[in-house]
Amino acid sequence: MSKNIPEKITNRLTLYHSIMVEYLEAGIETISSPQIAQRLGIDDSQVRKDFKLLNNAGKCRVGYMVKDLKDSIEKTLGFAHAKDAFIVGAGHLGLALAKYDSFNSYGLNILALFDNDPQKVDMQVNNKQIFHISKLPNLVQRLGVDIAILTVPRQHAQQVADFLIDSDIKYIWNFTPAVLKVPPEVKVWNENLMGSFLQFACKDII
Amino acid sequence: MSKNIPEKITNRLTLYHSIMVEYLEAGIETISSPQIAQRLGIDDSQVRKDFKLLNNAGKCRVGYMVKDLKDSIEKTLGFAHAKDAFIVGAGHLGLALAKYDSFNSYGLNILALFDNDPQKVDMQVNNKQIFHISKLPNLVQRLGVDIAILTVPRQHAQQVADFLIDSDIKYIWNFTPAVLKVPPEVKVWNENLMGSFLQFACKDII
DNA sequence: AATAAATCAAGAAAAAAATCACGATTTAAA
DNA sequence: TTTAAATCGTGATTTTTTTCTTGATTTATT
Repeated sequence: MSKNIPEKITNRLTLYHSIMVEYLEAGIETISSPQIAQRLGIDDSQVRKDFKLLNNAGKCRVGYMVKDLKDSIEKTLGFAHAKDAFIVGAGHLGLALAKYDSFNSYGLNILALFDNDPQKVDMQVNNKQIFHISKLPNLVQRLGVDIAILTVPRQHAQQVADFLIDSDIKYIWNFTPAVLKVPPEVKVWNENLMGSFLQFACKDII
Repeated sequence: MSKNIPEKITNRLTLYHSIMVEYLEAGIETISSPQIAQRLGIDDSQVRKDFKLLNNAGKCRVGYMVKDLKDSIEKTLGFAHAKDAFIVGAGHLGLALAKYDSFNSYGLNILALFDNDPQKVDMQVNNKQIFHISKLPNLVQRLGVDIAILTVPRQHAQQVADFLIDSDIKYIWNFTPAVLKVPPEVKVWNENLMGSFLQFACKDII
């Protein structure tokens, strides 16, 4: 369905989506490209070009239908296409993500967590069980899960990633600062919080 | 010190940094641009152009000194320049971030947390106290903090942000999916986890 | 009904980013 | 000592992204 939309545009789509949710809650039915552009500090023609990609025509002097935009962004970003995932690493961050209920409405189902700490194994977090990491390969096969959310300490990141890949995990959402080495068929998405903060800090705090 | 380096380059610098940490731990002293480029799936001349920005000369047929690169990236990204911050919103994510000790070594000191839930107020998390949100303006003034990490529910994000801005907070690291409305002197850095996942999912899961 | 203002659409232009290409240098090997 | 291979540095080229511009359309106002 998705036509391999460039990362930058996808990123703007998620921002547009947040604004649509806000407008819809406020009961506003239409929105114009200059309004959105000003909000995000970008050019309004850029907004229109992005919307063109969604095949979502606007109306002169009025703007776009908020509901329609929201729907077509969700369609493009695949909200309805439910994706199952495991959290690997039941530390603070892993637990926080497991408790984060909004994932569901965006199409991400966390089925279970994994850790190597015997103390954590068999605990329940937000109705999701924590399994010993050794149980992962079997559950990957049985449940057909191919997405892992990696929240282990940096030191173990590569080793655990190798194990995940052996177990047939194809997509890794990597919350560790490690730059993972993976074969070409495995996709990694880096969510390096500290790196992200550094980008922020660099902008002008220094 | 920083010369307003473009966001994209800063992002690559954080990735290079992770690789340098790894190489240093492995006891490898030099690294070449093709090695790094292959690891990140980018062009090697790009890596060299980025390093030029760091004023870090390489040696033909050998590469760059890992230690020197790490140091100059840290200098450019401001690791040594300690930055104090408050976490606003002591939910799962706020608590997880408060427990995340690596922040310190990257130059980010979490001093305290704030919440409006009386049950949470006065608790300690990782030696950091949770204060009632009403105490924030005073502590911002007394401690001279100008960075807030916003981890409240989306519905309250704008309202809390307004309060932070009134209290003289100048930088907001926004973990909510809300697109905040802020005056031009206030800088926001969005860490929209769900949006980020959607970008990942869009790449080819769908 | 005519006019003005806001907005969309889309092609052109400009800016930014990534890649290519090649000469210069250094190390290792023949 | 010569040759070959790897790598750096950098200018040129290409590609991608953003911004500008103009004309058409729609709504509100006079």
